[in-house]
Amino acid sequence: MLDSAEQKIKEAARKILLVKGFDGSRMQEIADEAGVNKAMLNYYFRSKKALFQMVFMEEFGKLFENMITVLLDDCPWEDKIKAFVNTELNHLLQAPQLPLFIINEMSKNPHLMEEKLKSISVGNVFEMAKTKYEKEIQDGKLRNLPFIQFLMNLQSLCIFPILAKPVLMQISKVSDMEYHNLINQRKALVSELLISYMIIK
Amino acid sequence: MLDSAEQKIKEAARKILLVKGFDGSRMQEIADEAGVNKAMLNYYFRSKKALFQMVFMEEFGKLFENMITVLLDDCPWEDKIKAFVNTELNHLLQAPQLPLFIINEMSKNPHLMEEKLKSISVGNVFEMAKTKYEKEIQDGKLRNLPFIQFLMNLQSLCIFPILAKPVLMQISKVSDMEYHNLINQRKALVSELLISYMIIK
DNA sequence: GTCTATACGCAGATAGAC
DNA sequence: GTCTATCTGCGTATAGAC
Repeated sequence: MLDSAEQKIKEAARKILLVKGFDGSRMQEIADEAGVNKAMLNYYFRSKKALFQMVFMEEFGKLFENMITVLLDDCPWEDKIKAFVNTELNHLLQAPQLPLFIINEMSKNPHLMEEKLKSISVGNVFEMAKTKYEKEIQDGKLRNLPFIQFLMNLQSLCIFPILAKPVLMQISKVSDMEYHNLINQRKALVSELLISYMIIK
Repeated sequence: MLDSAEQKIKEAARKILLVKGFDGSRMQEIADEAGVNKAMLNYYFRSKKALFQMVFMEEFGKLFENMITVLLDDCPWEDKIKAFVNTELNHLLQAPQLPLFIINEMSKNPHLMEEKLKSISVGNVFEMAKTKYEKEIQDGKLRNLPFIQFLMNLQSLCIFPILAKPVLMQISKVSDMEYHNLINQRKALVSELLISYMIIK
């Protein structure tokens, strides 16, 4: 049943909550978006909080799926960086509200997600990627930079320009289309920047 | 009157709103924090929205003051990058909620700040810095990268690790102290990364 | 200027008919 | 499963005494 009431509510909730956050969203608005009665939300999901947690878990999982797949792939790091940047920026151009949503809710309730993070083994994946990375350093192929700093650089350069879109557009007076072009430009620029710094020829 | 009722309310509002945002903050909570009666907030600031706008304007101004000062300084770009990164990271370590607050509220209401942005001439400063930057490129001292991309790189590498602290701490299992050390490490790392990419020797 | 009391509306949740 | 009606509590804002 892809268009069952429950499914329609889930999709509506995702749409509204992602943009407005927990505090800013109204159950009535979600019901309207789903085209169902307000009471149905409580019938299927018990409470606003429960509905929210379900949405959060799903979205959080999606964001890290891409990252995980690429980081654990067995190609040269130069290709890995390119693939990561491309995949991530494409994903974020499709769902630009995602990072702000996640950072917001993790800031307000850092412990909410521990369970979910364990269930998708984020910790393990992190360690595995780290091991691979450190092996390359020992082989003299990568610059000797702590893995966590590398990851911060990589994620910063991809995610922040998406996050800061409204601020950027105000300051630099670029249009929506120009902004989109800038982000597409970044795919090559960010890869180039990171590769030139990280890879030892 | 540094501890007048009005001043106490302003400080309390700043403290609460910065952490909880507009939707998540309660007038009662701000009144309690200020140690005054709830009705006083409306007496001095008319409404919650007006109180919020005042706080937002002030904080937004503060964040860009540092940036502006450094970018318009007349030193070599190598020193400028170092100074920018140091100043910004020090500022953000003192007020880590600031970027999330600003990005959140600009995302929800992008037009709210246009007036303030004009009053502090952000557009002019941006153009002046851009002109200086492009002069250096023509003189063959800087890599030929669009100014806006350079600025995105710079701000991404400084701000994102502060924004993503809760996510980072969950994934990599670092402690609060280790996190603080990582950010301090970044002052040198980010400068080095940007300088090695941007500056033509 | 400062307080108490209250108006008013809204949002989340549930009871109960169908 | 789905709806209407309603309970309940909370949050902003204001009226009005002092």
